[in-house]
Amino acid sequence: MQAPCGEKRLRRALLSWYRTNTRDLPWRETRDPYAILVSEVLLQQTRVEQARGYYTRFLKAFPDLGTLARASEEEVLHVWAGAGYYRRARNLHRLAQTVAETGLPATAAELEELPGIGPYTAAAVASIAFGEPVAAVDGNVRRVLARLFTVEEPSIRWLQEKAERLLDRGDPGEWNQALMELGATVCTPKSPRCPTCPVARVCAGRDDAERYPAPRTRTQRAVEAVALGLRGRTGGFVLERRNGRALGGLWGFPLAEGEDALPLLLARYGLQSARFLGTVSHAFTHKRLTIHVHEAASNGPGEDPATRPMSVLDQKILALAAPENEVL
DNA sequence: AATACGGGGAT
DNA sequence: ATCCCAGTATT
Repeated sequence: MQAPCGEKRLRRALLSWYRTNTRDLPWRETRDPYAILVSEVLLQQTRVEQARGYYTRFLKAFPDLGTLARASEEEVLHVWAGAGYYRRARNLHRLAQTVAETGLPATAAELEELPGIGPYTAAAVASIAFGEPVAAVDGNVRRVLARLFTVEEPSIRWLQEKAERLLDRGDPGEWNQALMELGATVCTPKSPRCPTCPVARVCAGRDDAERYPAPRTRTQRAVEAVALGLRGRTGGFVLERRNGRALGGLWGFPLAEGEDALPLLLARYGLQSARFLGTVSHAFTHKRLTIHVHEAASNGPGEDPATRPMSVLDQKILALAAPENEVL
């Protein structure tokens, strides 16, 4: 089947634009599949500018698969702390332990079997690191395609088919990055720069771009919580290792949600009362926490928060509980 | 198909 | 305050 000439023009226009509008990103200076994998995992639901620093830091700490595989989970989380979606770090660690001996598989199908690797990351790594002709569909590509073809609610299937059809098989990695780069810098969610877009001529949505794709509805609950700054007898704080779905593997202050959060926490540590210190708020994608921080003294030992991987949520609590940071 | 899962930057 | 980002796993 001969490709319509519109597709050929689109490919040429976009690739030509990309070659002169390539952002200078650290993961574009390597051919190492492991480094490329790290960058892709770090970029999941994360903006380029935020991922940049963590990428450098992570590769410095764990320069190759073997080093990562031999590290402890806590060491990995410590380097990841602050980046969010901590499941990514634990999965990447497990992945390294799975393939440390064999090396990274080179196909999208095999990559997708590994923990933390979904359709996007598998395609991105396979195409960029190994040159496999597979289309990587991320949020940028979704938006670009929705606008090119004026589809308000593109299905996963439709997106993948369109992306595969458009894919430049000559250099799939370059093509995937070009499409994402366009979405990130020109075909932006708000105020897209259609007048300077290299493919505006073949874009059905160019006059009404913000209509596509339709915004996703998200529910965000407001939740009250209580945290306990429990000072150890010899300094530091009592910290708990979280093992729920949220912030799993990280350490933090004793925390409970709901009506009787405070009595629950007091009972857990055999306390009569605690002194109210203040409130911190922390927003997740799906939940908005208002945390009332209390402090009390413990008979037991405390520990230095700096020695444990902690999320930004607990760093906020720490800032309130130890404003002078005299704990260290 | 919906929901949980972090954090931050843009508007 | 809202949106959404180089998504994945679970239900």
